[in-house]
Amino acid sequence: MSINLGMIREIEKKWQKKWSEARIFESRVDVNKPKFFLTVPYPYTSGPLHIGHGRTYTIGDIIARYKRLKGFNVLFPMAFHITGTPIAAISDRISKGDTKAISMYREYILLYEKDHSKVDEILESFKDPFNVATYFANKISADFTSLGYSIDWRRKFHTSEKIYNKFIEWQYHKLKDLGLLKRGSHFVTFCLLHKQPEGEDDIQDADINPVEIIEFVAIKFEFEDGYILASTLRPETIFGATNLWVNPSAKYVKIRFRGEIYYLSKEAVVKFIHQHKDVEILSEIEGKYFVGKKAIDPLGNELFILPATFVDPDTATGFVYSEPSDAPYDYVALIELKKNMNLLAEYGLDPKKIKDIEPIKIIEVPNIEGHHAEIIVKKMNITNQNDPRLEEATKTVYREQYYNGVMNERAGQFAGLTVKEAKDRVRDWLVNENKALIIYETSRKAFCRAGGKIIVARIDDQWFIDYSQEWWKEKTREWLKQMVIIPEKYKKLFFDTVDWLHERPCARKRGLGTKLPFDPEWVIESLSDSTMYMAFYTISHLIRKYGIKPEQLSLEFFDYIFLDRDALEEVSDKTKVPKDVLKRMKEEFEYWYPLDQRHTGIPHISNHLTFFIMHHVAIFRKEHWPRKITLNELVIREGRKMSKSKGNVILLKQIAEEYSSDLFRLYVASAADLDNILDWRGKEVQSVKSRLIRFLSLAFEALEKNVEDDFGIKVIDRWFISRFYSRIRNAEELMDNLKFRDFVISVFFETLKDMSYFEKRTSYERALLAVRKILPQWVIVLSPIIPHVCEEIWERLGNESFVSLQSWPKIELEKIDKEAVILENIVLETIENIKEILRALKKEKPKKCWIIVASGFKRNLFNILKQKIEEHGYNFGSIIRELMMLEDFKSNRDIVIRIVKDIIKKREELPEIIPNRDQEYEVLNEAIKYIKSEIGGDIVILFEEEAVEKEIPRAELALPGKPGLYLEF
RNA sequence: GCGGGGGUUCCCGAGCGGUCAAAGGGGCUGGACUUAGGAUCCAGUGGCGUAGGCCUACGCGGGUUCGAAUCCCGCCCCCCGCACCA
Repeated sequence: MSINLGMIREIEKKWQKKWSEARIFESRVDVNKPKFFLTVPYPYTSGPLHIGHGRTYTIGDIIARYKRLKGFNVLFPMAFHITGTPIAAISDRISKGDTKAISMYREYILLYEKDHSKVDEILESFKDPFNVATYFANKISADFTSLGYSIDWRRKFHTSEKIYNKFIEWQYHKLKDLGLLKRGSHFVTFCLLHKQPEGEDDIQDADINPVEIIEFVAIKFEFEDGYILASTLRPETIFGATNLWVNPSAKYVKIRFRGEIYYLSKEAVVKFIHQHKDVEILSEIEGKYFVGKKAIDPLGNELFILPATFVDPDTATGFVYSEPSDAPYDYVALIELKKNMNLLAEYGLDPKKIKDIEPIKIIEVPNIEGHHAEIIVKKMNITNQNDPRLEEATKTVYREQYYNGVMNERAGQFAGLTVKEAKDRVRDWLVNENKALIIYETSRKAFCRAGGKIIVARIDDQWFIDYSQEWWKEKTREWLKQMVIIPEKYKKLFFDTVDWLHERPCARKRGLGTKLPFDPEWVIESLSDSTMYMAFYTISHLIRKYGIKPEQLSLEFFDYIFLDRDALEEVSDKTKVPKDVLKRMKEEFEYWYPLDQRHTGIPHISNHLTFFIMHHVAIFRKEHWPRKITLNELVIREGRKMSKSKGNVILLKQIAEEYSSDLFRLYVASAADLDNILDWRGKEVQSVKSRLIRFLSLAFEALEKNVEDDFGIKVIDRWFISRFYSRIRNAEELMDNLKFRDFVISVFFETLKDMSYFEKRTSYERALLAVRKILPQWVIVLSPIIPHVCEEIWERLGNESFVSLQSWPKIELEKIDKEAVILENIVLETIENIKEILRALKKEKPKKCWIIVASGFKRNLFNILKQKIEEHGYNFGSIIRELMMLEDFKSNRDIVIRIVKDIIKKREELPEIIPNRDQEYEVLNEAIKYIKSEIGGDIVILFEEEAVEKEIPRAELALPGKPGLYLEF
């Protein structure tokens, strides 16, 4: 019978159907069984999922299935996340006829729709974001089913459903009551076209080249009736300011703000207004107006305003001050200007006065003599202020100074501080003395998808969750100490996250989701509505079953169920939810909660997972706080990241159709440990596939065998069974620690290898017998990984029930036959040794090979020696002294000393069980055919005594468990 | 910068004080089977070796130890996260 992937795919469909029909994964409260509540994050439904997501979900399912075998009543639910802006943005783009979005989504739909005529209709429906969300939610759930996930689907929901909104509203009331919700102002990236905040999803290329918000210090230089605002990222350099730079061809504006007059570029005013409000524009001024005039810096120095083309009116305020000692741009611009007589003449600047402007050294850096900027610029041979390499030069100087620089005496009160320290201190000083303002700028020029300019704007009345509160952090840390995190090395990351977390905006003005109940202009943002939803799974199916209306899900309702507040009667009266229903829901919650395990990807630690713990800690009672978090790394393909642009993404939808679900699961479980990136390599997938097929064919053929014959008599039989049993025994610990890779390698791949060895050693027929022997336990143990094929074999074994519902086999220690393993190892090692000798002698095969089994005398010696080593350690003197007291050893002095010396010197460990000579002879003799097939030539096995008699060379080298060898050519 | 994780044999990767020349794949070389093989199976894959062994190796340089890929110190290099984004 030849098996192929097509057949496996059929088997998969068959069992998915059976599981679903028998509803075996629908979890019910059962107080007689220990419960296990496991969740994996609900997927965001903006499109199809890929195998990266699949890794996390598959691992979740493996855990769920394993826990079931271990006798737990497992709850493994799933829901869908549709909160936030991306889905809304997609819908918006499709509505507006964005061709890129349309073709992308057309492709997605085609992936799922056999009937192509429907595609346009579906695409049309995507103009409503809810349709995008529900369409993909349905498809994703079908994908999950096709991968064999054992999910209780009755509990599913999505995050914009009314009942979910009610739950989130309740949560936000709780946060507010606890004083964890705050309002304040906040800076965001903002689109001037749409007049609204826009983030990564809306900004062109922001996914590849993210836009950050940068803080500039705009320093006030007295000029005429007001101040020029000159911006800098390095306020500490103000002590070395030599002049101001203005772009003579740019436009500038005079404004009034808080009673003071400011000059800044025309572009800057727009940003200034969005950040500072209350601005009155007074007049427009040409850049050249400023050239040659003077301004006074905060230290009282009078500085020239000079022309420079590198000054970008669209960065910060459009004025900068010059600090040529440390800023390569400034240095180059100054040198250029000094040389450019025409330009000086054009602006009527006095060349002498300009020549007098010299860099002022304010920062001392070890090994840098003179002006840092000058050194770098000369080294890089830069002479033009528009040379792009100036960026790099600036970075180099800054880096060096930030780490190693110290302010010198010119920095006044800041002298002696490192640049690192001085930077913030000088800024604070300038701001506090009203000598500067803080303004924000984007890290690069950016535009929204529709082409609108992105700037930084201040949002007032932004809602925050205040994660900075110490009581909250402390309570979280205390609980974290008790939580189990696997892989353990990530635990520290949680503590670090708790430490640096502070106020975090939790609502936005657009996107899908739940409105803040006390300020409905705001929609709760996606990470902020996903911190406690695991609790909602415990009752979501009941809310539907009993037809509870959203209005009934009041604060009292949730207080009663989740927090055990208020009396049943009262709550029932107020909500009109029948008492028995309320009771039932509460029971269900209290049965399943706390969450026993949450499994997800590592990147979630620094936000979602920490929020998840903190919200539980803040709102729920301690007995309902989460217990365990497990994590896995991401997936790449052929050594490269998967991305839409590279076109190398494998979607979940394709797995069951183009590969096979069990193949995928086997690969995911075996190709990498959780804390390693999983590389999807076609070649390796093929190799796993061939083994899966081999496993299945072996199993199917073995099914025909009857185990009740003489199997188990021979050493090799005992060896095979023992190896299998010890693997299963170890497997439990591996599974408990999520070492799926080691588990699969041992229980699947290596057992198959043992099988091959067994087959070579005996025969194919007998190998099938061996497989038949272990098969029932083998498929139970493998069923978490490859459930479909295991169900199929289980059924063919004549079982009525599902393998998914069996119990993990208990292997008693006594069943493991160490003796058999040691004896078989003698065969293996003997062959190895012969091969090594052949290699050393550079010979193909011997004419005759003598295998000499050590005498009983030596076994006696080994046993006593073992005991002596235990007593004395590897101490030659005292051991040999004691041995010589025994008559037997005394008369064989030379041999005893030689053997003991060797063992002591090499600190060799003696075998746990020292086989007797007949056992050793027998196992070798029984394997003689196999040895011959491996070595070639005649194989003769004899006892040491006989060999000595026949004067076979090297006979005396035989040791217990290590036969002597002599080859004849 | 701050925080975290790493550097292992041709490649990917396990190992984290002795059982380690180092699991498992991949690749390569040879063999078997074959009309053929990109299919499958077997063997070899640091060097040396006329007998089952020896030497050199786990980023670089030191150290601790009877013994280190594994522990400690210094250095070099790589990857990831840093917020309103799901």
